Amino acid sequence: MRTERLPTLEDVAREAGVSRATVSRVINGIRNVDPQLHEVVWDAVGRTGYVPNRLARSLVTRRTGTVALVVSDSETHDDDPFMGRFFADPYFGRVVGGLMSVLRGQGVQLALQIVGTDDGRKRLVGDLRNGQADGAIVLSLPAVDPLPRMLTEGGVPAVLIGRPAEPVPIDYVDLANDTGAALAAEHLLTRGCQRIGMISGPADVPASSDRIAGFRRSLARRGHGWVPTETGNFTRDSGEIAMRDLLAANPQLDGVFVANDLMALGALAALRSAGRDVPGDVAVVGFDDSSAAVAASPALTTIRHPLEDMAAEAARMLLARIEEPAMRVASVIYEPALIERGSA
Amino acid sequence: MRTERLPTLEDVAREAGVSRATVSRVINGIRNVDPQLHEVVWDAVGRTGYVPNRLARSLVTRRTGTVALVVSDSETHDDDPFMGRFFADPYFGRVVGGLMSVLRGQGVQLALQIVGTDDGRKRLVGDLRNGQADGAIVLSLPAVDPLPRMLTEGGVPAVLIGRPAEPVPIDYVDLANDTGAALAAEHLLTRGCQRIGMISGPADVPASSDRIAGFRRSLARRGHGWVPTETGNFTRDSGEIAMRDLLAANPQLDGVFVANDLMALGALAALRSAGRDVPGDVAVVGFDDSSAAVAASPALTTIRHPLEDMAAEAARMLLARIEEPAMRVASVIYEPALIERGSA
DNA sequence: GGGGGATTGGAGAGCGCTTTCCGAGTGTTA
DNA sequence: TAACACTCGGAAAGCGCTCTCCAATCCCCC
Repeated sequence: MRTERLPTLEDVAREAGVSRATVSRVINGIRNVDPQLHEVVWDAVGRTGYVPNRLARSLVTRRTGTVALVVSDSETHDDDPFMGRFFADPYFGRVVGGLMSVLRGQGVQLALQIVGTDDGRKRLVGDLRNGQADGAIVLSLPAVDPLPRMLTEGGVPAVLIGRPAEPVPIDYVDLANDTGAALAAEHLLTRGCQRIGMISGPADVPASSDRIAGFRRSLARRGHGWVPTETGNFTRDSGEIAMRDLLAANPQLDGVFVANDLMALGALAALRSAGRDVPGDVAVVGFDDSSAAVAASPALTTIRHPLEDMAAEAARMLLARIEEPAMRVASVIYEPALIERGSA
Repeated sequence: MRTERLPTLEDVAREAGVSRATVSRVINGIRNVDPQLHEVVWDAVGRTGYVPNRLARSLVTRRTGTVALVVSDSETHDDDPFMGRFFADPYFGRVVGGLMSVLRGQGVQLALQIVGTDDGRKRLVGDLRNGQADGAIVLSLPAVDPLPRMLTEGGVPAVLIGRPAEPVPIDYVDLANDTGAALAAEHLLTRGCQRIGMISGPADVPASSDRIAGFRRSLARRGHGWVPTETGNFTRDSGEIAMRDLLAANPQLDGVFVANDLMALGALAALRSAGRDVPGDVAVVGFDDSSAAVAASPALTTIRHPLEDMAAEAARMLLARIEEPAMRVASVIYEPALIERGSA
C-alpha cells in the first residue's frame, strides 16, 4: 500500500551510522568519502531498499531530468477532433521515437504537454520557468504562434521542430521543404509531364509555404510560369476534394505534386474514380514518405523526410542548450530525398 | 535569462502584506479567507507574475498531477530498432490521443517512460512509489512481464491496456480479441470461403493468442477443425513472408485472416505477386482498422479496435483508482466490430 | 615536536510549498 | 456584562534532498 512510509536518506544514514550528508555524497558519487564508508552506505541502501526522491532532489538542484514535448495548437473547440487525428498520424509517433532514441540513453524523461490557448501557453511557460522541466521540444502547429517567442523571452531552453513562422532567436531543426518540392518538380519534368498541378497545404504554415515556393520556383525555371494549385489541409479527404477540383479545372493535367502523403492518398482515390490511370495518365508525387506511401496503390513516389533523425538532433540540441544556455542560437536543416515508387 | 529569481509565495505575501499561509489559502481556493483579502492577494499575484512551483507543491501534497505512460519492452539490444517501429505505428499515437482526451480536461500531464530491463522496471517502480507520478498507464509488450505484479505489489495505482499475461490483481481495459477473430471467421464463412488460413502474431502475447483461439474456435464450430497457420510478428514484412509460406503450403487457399492490418498489407503484396486476385481468389480480413486499412488496395475488410476509447477509459479508471486506491479491481472489455471494405 | 596544509565527516540552512495549531477578533446568548 | 462559540490570519513545522561551512583528523616538513 501507498501508505507505508518509504525509506528516506535519513533512514539510510541511521542504518549506516553516518550523517545524511555522507549518504548523499556516496549516492551522488562525490569523492571525499572513505572507500570503507562507501561500502557501508551502499549496504544500508540495499537493506533499506532506498530510492532517492526525484522531486525533493529537483527542488534543490533545479534540474528535473525531464524535457517537455510541447504540442502547441490553436484550439478551435476544446474537444477538437483534430488532436485525435494528430496523434494517430505517424508524424507524432516518429517524432517521439526520434526524441526517445536520444533521451533514453541519457536517462531523460519526456513529458507531454498540449497547449491550445494563450492562457495555456502562459501557464506552460510559467511552469517551465519554475523548473517543471529542464527544457522543451516544441511542435508548433498554428500558422502564427506566440509560444516560441514567449519561451525565449522566458529564458526557457527550447528547440523547435520546424522553423518558426516569424523570426525568433530560437534553436530549430527543419527540413529543406523547398528543396524537397523542387525534387518533386524535377522528377515530374523528367518524366515528361507537361501540365503540372499542385495540391498544397495551408499557405500560412511555414512547411507548407516553403513547399509551394520551392515547387513553383523550380518549375518556373523550366518555363512553367503558371502552376494550377488547389489548397488542402493535410487530411486525406481534403486531398480528394482538391484533386477533384484540380481535375475539373484542368482536364489535361498529367502530373501533380501533393504536399503530403495523406492528401496524396485522397488524390489517388479521386483520380481512380475519375477514371485516370496513375501513373499512366497522371503522375503523382507525395511528400513525407509516411507509412501510407507504401500502403497506397500504386505505392507513392514521394519525398523522404528524415523525421526521426531530425527529432533526435533536436533532442541533442536541447540537451546542449540546457547544459550551456548562452550557446549561440543554432539551426540544422535536413535535406530531403526523392523516393521513387509506382505513382510517378 | 534563467538566472533571475522567480517570485515565490513569500514575495507575493510581502507584496500583499499578509502571510505566506494566507496567500497559499487564497491560491488553493480554501475558504476562511476574507473576500477583501482575497482580492488583495490576487492583485499581488498579478503584479508579481507569480506562478506556483509544482515541484515544491508536489513534495508536500504527495500529488503531482502527472500520470506515467509506461511502455514495458523486453530489450533485445539497447539500440533496438523495434522501439522506432513501435512509435511509428499508429497504435502508440492512438493510445496517446485517447489518454490525452481525458487527461487534458483534468489538467493532468502525461510522462512517457520506457523500460526495457528488469533493472529499469525496478527503478521505475521505485520512482513511482516516491510520487514521481500519481499512477501509471501500462503498455506491456513482452509476452511475460513482471511489471504489472511489481506495480500492484508496490501499491502504485496502475491500469493496463491489454490484459496481463498472467493473472495479477490489476485494473485493465482490453478488447474482446477472441470475439473479433470470430467475427472475421464468420465473415469468411459467410462469403463462402472453403479453405481458410490464418496469419497470426506471436503465440505468447495475450492479444495474439486470444485472436488465434477465437478464430479457431469459431471455425471449428462450423466444421473446420484444421486451420493452416503461419506466425508473424505484427510487421508488414513478416506478413508478406507468412503469406508466401501459407500459399506455398496451401495453394487452394481462398480466405485468410491476418491478425493485424500491417501484416495484412504484406499479405496483400504477397498475394498480388503470386497473381491471386483479392478478394476474387483469396479473401483477406485484417485486424485493427488502422489507417493502413483504408490506404491499402483493395481497402481492407478488418476488425475495428476502439483503441482511443479504450485508452480514454483506462485514463478514467486510473484517475478513479488514484482517488480511491482501495476500489475493487476492475476490467473493461470492449467489443470489436467488423468493418467491411474491399478485401473480403 | 609543532605548525601548516590537505582530507574527510557532520551540522544545518535552505529549495518553495502546505497545513496544523493557536491566538486574536467578532458576534451571540444568558 | 460575562461567557461562549466561531471565524479568520499568522507562526512554524515539516516534505526529502543538496551543499556550504566548519570542525576534526591526519600527514608531512622543518
